Parts: sequence; structure tokens; C-alpha cells
Amino acid sequence: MTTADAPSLPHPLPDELVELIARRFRVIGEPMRIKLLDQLRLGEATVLALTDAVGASQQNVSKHLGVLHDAGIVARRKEGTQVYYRVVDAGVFELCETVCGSVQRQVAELNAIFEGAGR
Amino acid sequence: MTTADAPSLPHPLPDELVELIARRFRVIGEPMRIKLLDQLRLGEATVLALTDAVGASQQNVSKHLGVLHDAGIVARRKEGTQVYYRVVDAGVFELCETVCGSVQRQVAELNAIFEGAGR
DNA sequence: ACTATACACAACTCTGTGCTTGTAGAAGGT
DNA sequence: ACCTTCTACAAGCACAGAGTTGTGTATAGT
Repeated sequence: MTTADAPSLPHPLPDELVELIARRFRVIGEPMRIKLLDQLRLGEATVLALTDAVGASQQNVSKHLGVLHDAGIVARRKEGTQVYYRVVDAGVFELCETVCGSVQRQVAELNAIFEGAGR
Repeated sequence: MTTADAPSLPHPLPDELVELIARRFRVIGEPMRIKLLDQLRLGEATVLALTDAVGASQQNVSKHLGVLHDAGIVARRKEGTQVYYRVVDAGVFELCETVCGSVQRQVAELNAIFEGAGR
């Protein structure tokens, strides 16, 4: 438990694990779901609040939240007619930060090319 | 470079950045590409070697490598008729390890349920 | 020069999936 | 009881993308 890091994954990654990893990446690889997770970074929120925040239809938001829920990334809490969603796997934020780092680095490289060639 | 960490991403994530992040996740979210990256973890390799390693057609491997190359994750080095690919963005390994951690944790939870209910 | 090898590109097919529309179910207000 | 609100589910449509087939290009060997 305390040593969940430094896994040193097996070298020929088994096919089933590859499939699980790929599925997970695909779950996070949708703009709408990233927006929802970004909103949930501020804390739990209702479907209605998320719908207003991301500017999509209620059905669409509900569907995407269902995908995130099935993937075990978010959890539901029902209260009256409203359902509150929250992130239970904080690893997704780490993932987004890592990706952001790569993207920013690439953009910086492109920028350097323009600066070097432009003047 | 020195401050590439602790990004504390802006809270309403801009749409364009969301799109870039999602695209990146989708690039990595394919089993074949994960297998290729897993092989490239051992060092640079030719298309033929990767083709044999993952058990796919040469065209398919070449296509996936092209996607990884366009995404800036791998780089090419031509030598004679052969092309050597290598990973230039080590962040992908960090991503895979993070995802593996989440997957393993979920599997452990399911396992605990079976152990708790089975006996 | 000719042939073989290694890789990449283009066109095509097909599966997967995201979005919309419509609707059903649950809970609260009147 | 009735109606409204909030959420989830189902069917249909459309597009993105993964895989195959065929071919073009470059390099090495003879």
C-alpha cells in the first residue's frame, strides 16, 4: 500500500494489462470528460452544476459521468433529486499535469524555432 | 525547464488546451501503441524488430509509429534501409506507471471484495 | 542496371463511440 | 394526487480512427 510506486512494470507487458491501460487512457482522452474532471477538481458537484459549467446537454454530461464512474474515477452521492459527483482517483490529476508538461515543452520548442528563424 | 513542475494548472482549463490534452491521451490510448512504447522502453529499435515483437503487419506498425512521431513522443533515425525509433518524451512511461497504479489498486479492491464475501 | 529489402503513404472498409432526441424513474413542492 | 425538477437510459445518426491492401521510394547487394 505504502509502496504503490516504483512498480518497475514487467517488460513484455501482458496483453490484458495493455488493454486495461489503453482503455483507461481512452476514458480520459475525451475533451468533455477532461472538462468535467477539471470542474471536479474544485470539489464535488451536481450534474446540473457540471452541465452549466461545461456547456453541454444534461444527457451528454450524465453519459460522460457514467463512463468516468464505470472506470472508477469518480463516485456518486445521491441527495434528494440531485446527484453529487466527486473524484476518487486523484491519479487523473497527476496524469493531466504530466501531459500538460509534455505539451508545454513541445509548444516551447516550436516557439523557439519561430524565435530563432524569425529574427 | 526549472519551473516545469508544480504547474497548478489554471482552473477553467482553456478549450484548446483541453483539446491538446485529450488528443495526447488518445494517442497513447491504443493497445498497439502501448505495446510499441513498451518495446521501446528497452531502447531504440527498427520497424522490423518492432513488427516482430508486437505481432502486427509492417504497415500497421509503421502507421502507429507515425502517429507517435507526429505527437512528438518518438523520434526517427535512418540508417541504410532501416529506421530506428526511440522514445524522446519519457513522460509516457510516467503516465503508464500512474495508470498501472490505479488499475492495480482497483483490481486489489475487487479482489478484496471476493475474499471478504467468498469465505 | 537490376533485383531485393525496408519503410512509408494512400485509399478503402468497418468497428467503435460521441452527440442528439425522446423518455422513464425518483424525489420534492403544492 | 398532480406536477415539476433532476437524473439516467435507449435508439439513431454521424464521424473519427484502426486495420488491410496496394503501391511508391530509398538503399544495399549482385
